[in-house]
Amino acid sequence: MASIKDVAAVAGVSVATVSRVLNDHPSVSSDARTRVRAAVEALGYRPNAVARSLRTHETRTLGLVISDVLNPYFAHLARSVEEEARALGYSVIIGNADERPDLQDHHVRTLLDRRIDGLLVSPTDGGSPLMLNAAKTGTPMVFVDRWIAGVDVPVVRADGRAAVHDLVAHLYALGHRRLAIIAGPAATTTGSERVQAFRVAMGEYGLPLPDAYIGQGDFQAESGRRATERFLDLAEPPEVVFAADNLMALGALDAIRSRGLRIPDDIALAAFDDIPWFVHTDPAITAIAQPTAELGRAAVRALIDRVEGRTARSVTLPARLVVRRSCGEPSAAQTPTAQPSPLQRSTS
Amino acid sequence: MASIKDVAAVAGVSVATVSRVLNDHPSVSSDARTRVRAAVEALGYRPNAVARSLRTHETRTLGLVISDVLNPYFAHLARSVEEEARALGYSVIIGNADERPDLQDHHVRTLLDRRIDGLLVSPTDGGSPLMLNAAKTGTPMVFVDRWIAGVDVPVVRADGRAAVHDLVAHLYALGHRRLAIIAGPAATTTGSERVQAFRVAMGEYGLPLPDAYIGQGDFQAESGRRATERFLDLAEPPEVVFAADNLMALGALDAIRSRGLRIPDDIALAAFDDIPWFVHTDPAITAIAQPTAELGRAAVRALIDRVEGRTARSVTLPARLVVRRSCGEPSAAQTPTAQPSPLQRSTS
DNA sequence: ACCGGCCGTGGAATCGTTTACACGGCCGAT
DNA sequence: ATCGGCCGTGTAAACGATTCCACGGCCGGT
Repeated sequence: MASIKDVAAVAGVSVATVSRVLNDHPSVSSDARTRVRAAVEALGYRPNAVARSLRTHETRTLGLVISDVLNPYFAHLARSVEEEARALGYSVIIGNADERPDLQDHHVRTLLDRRIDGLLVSPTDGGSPLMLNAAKTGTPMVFVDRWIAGVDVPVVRADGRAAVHDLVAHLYALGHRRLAIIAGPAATTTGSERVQAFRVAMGEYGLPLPDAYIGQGDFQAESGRRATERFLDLAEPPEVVFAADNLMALGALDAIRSRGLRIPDDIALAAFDDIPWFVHTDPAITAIAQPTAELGRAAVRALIDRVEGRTARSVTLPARLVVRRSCGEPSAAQTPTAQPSPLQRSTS
Repeated sequence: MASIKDVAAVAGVSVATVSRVLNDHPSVSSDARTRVRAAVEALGYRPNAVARSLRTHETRTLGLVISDVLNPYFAHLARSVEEEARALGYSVIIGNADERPDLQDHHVRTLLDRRIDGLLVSPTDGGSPLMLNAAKTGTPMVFVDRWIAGVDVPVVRADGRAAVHDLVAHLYALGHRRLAIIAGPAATTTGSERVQAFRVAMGEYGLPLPDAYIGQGDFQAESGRRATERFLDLAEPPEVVFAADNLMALGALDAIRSRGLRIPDDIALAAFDDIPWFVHTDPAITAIAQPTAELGRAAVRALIDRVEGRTARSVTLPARLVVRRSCGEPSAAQTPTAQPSPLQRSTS
C-alpha cells in the first residue's frame, strides 16, 4: 500500500509538502498542489489513519458501549448515534455488552486502548473501577439512556415518569387495580427508576405495589417469561403486567400465550420502549415511547462538545404513552387516530 | 497517559525489555519481569494500540459492513460475528450501510483507512469500484449473506431454495394459486435469488408468476407497504404475499391492516427471515429461517483464515421453512409442536 | 541599493511501539 | 585456560504521518 513517501517521490516534492496538500494547508504553490494531487490519484493513495492518529493524538472516533444490540431500542439508538457522528466527521465503534459487566469492561478497555476520542456509555451496572477511573482521569464521556450516580459525567436520557403516570391513569380508568411490573436489573438506573415511577404513580391512585407484583428481570426476553409465569402462578395474579423493556414484554407475551390466556381479557400487557412490531402483535401493545433518535443525536453532540473542549450539558427529554389495545378497549378520547409504527425509517 | 517509556523508567529497564515482558517474549529475567509488571500496575499502563498497529502492520480488527442494523436479521448477524471474532482475539467495527451504496462506500473506505485486517461485507449493490479494487488488491475479504458475482471472494450464506420450495408446496396444499412476491433490490443477490427460487418452485406446480405479482422493494418496511398496496389495488389481487425480508413483511402487514383485511382469510402472508416477533403477530407469520448465528461464525472463521494466511472456503447452509398461521390453517403434520421464538438468546 | 518579511519548501524530530542487532557476561566443552 | 554460544539486555531503526524550524528567493518600502 502506497505511503506518503511514494506520493512525494512521484510528485517530486518532500513528504512535508504532500502532507500540506492533504491537509489543505495554504502555503503550497498551486503547481506543487496539482502535482501532488495527480500523484495521489495515480497511486490510489489513502492516508494511513493509524499513523495519523499516532502523531496527532486524535482518532476522530467515538466509542459506544450499549447493553444489547438485539434490543431494537438500542439498535435504533446506535443507528442515530452513528448518523450524527458521521455528520460531524467522526466514526463510531460499537461495543455490545450484552447486559454483562465483564463484557462491558472488555469493550471499554479495548476502546480506550484504541485511543478513541470519547466514550458514550449506557452502563449495564453500577460502574466498574475501570469505567469510573476512565471518567475520573478525563476521558471525555457521556452517559446515554442509563447512567451511574455520583460520577461527574453528563447524562442524555428520557424521563419516563410522566408517561408512566399516564399509563397508570390509563390502567386505572380501565378498571385495573392489581398492577405488576417486570423490573430491569436494580444496578441499572432504568431498571430501578421505572419501578420507582410506577410505584409513585400507583400511590397517587391509592394502589399498593406488593413485592409479589415486582418481577425481577434482566431486560432479556427469557427473564420476562419467567417473571410472568411467576405472576400467573400466584393465588391472585395481577390484572396487568408492565414490562420495563420491549424484550421482557416479548417474553411475557410468550408466557401468556403458552398458558392459552388472552390479552387483554385475561390479562393486560404494557411495555416500556415502543417498537414497530408492537402495532402488529395480537393485540397491539400499549407502550411508552422514547425519543430514541433524538437521544442519540443529543448524546453525540454533548460528547463532541466535551471532546472538542467545550462544556457539555445533560439532556433530559420526555417519553410519552402510546395507547393501543393490550390493556383493554381505550376510550375514544385516548386514541384520536390510529397509532403509526414508531420506528419508521427516518428518511435521511 | 503513561507510555512504555514511563514504565521503563519506573522499572529501571529499557523500553525493549518492557515490550518483551508485555509480549511474553521468553528471554527476560524473572527479576526484570516482575519489576516491569509492578511498574505497569503502578502506572495503570495500557499499551497504545495505535502505535502498536503502526509498527506491526496489524490491527487485530475486522470490519463488518452490513446493510441495515435496524433489520433484526442483520443485528443478529452482527452480534454473532462480534462474538466469534472476540473469541478468536479480534475486534469488530460495524458499518451500517443502510442499503445505500454511497454509505457502503463510505464505510469501506474508512475501514480500509484504519487498516483493518479483514473485511466482511454484505453488499448493498453490485459492487463499487472501491470495493472491487479492495478485493483485487488483496484485502482479505469475505461476503456474508449477499455477494457479488465474478469476484474471487469466499461467500458465506444460506441457500433458501429448498425452503422456498417447501413454502410454495405449503401454499399450494392450502389451495393458494395466485402468489405474489415483494422482491429486494435486483442489485443484491438475495434480492434477485429469492424471486428466482420462488419462480422456479411455482413453475414446478404449474403456476405462473406474472410481472404484476412481483413487487419491487428495497428491503425496507415502507417499500413493503407500497408494493402490497399495489397488489391490493389489482383487479385480481394475489391470495398470498411473500416478502423477501422481515421489514418488508412489516410494511405489508401495515398495508393489509390499514385496509381492514384479515390474514389469512382475506390474504395470506409469508416472509423470508424469521424473527421472534413473528410468533406474536396477528396471526403468527410463516417464515423462512436462516441459521443466522452460524452464518456469522462461519464468516468470521473464513475471514480469519484468510487474514492469517490460510485459505478460506465458501460456506452454504440451508434455510428452513417455519410454518405458522399466516397462510391458512396448516395440517397437523406440518406443525408437530408449537414453534418457539427463533431468535432466542443463545446463552453464551 | 538595502533590508525586513513573507512565501514555498525541505529537513528532521516526534508520536509509542516492536524488533534486528550488538554486546558483555557466563557457562560448559575442549 | 580458551573459546563458542547462549542469555539477558540495551541501542536504535523502523512504521507513516504531522509540524516546527530553517532557508533561499522575491517583493515592497525606505
